[in-house]
Amino acid sequence: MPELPEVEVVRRGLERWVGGRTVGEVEVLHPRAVRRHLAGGTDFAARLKGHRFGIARRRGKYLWIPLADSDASVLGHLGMSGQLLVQPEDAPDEKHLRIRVRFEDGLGTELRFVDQRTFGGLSLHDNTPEGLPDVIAHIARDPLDPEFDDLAFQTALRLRRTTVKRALLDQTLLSGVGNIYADEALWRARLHYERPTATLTRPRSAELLGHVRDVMNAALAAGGTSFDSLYVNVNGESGYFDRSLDAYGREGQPCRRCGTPMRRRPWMNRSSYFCPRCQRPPRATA
DNA sequence: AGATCGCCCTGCTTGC
DNA sequence: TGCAAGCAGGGCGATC
Repeated sequence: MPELPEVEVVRRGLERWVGGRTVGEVEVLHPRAVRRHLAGGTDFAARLKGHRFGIARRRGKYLWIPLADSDASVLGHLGMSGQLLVQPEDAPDEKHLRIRVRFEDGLGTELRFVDQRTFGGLSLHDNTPEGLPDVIAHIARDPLDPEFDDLAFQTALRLRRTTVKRALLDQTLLSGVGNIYADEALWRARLHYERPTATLTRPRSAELLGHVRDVMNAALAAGGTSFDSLYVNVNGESGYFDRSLDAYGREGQPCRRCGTPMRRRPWMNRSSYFCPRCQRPPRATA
C-alpha cells in the first residue's frame, strides 16, 4: 500500500533509470490502467512515442514525468497495488502487467506498470504554469515539500468541521497521508481519530504535523513500507518499514508505550488502529 | 460549498 | 472441499 514514502522511493528510481530516455513503442494491455487518459490507450501510446523523459516529480502520492520536449507530463498513481518496474526487455511479463513502455536506446530495459487491483494508472496531461499536470492542481503540497506552509495548514485544520483523521486523509488539505501513516501519526500524537479538528490548539496541531513528518521521514529512510509482495519499488525491491509500525495492523498487540492491547475499529469502510489508553476518545458531542 | 459516502478492483483469508 | 463473505483502501463523483 504505497503512501508518500514509497512513492518517493519509486520517484527516485524513475529519475535514475528512465530520466533522459526517449520513448519508443508503448503497449497498453488493460484499458482501466489508462482510464484517466480520456482519449484511450491507443492515443496514450501514440502521443507518448518519441518524447524524451525529464526528471520524475512527485506531489503526495502522485508521480509525474515531464516530457522534456513538450508542455505535458505522464502522470502516474500507484493506487493500492501498483508497481513501476524497470525490467530487462526479455524478462517474462508479470501476471498483472498493464502498460509497457519501450525506449529508443540500447540499454535493453523497459518501464512496466504492473497493478493487480487496477486502482492506479498512467495518463498524459498538459501542465499548469507551475509545471503540475492540470488534473492534480487540487492536490495540496505534502509535508515533505519545502514550500509546505505549516501555519496555513494549522489554520485550515482548525477551520474544518470534521474529525482529525478525516482531515489527515483529505488530499486537498495536505497530501501524501494514507490510512497507515494517519494511524501512526495519531498514535505518536496521542490523539484519537475522532477528535474534532476544531478542538486542536495551535501547539497540538503543530505537534501532530511534526509527527506526520517524522513518521514519513522514518519510512523514507527505511525505503518505504511493505506488508506483502504487492508493493515493490522501481527496481523490484520490497521496502521493510513495516517492522517499525507502532499502530497500524497491531490489533491485540501491546501498545509500545503503555502495554495496553491495541484496538481496531471499523472506520469509513476501512480500519483505525489505536491505543485505548493513550488515545482517549473525545467526549460525545451532541 | 464543504462534508460525506458509495463505488471501482482482485486475491488472500476466514467461516460455515 | 467449496463457496461466499470479508478485507485491503485511494480517489473521484454524486449527494446532501
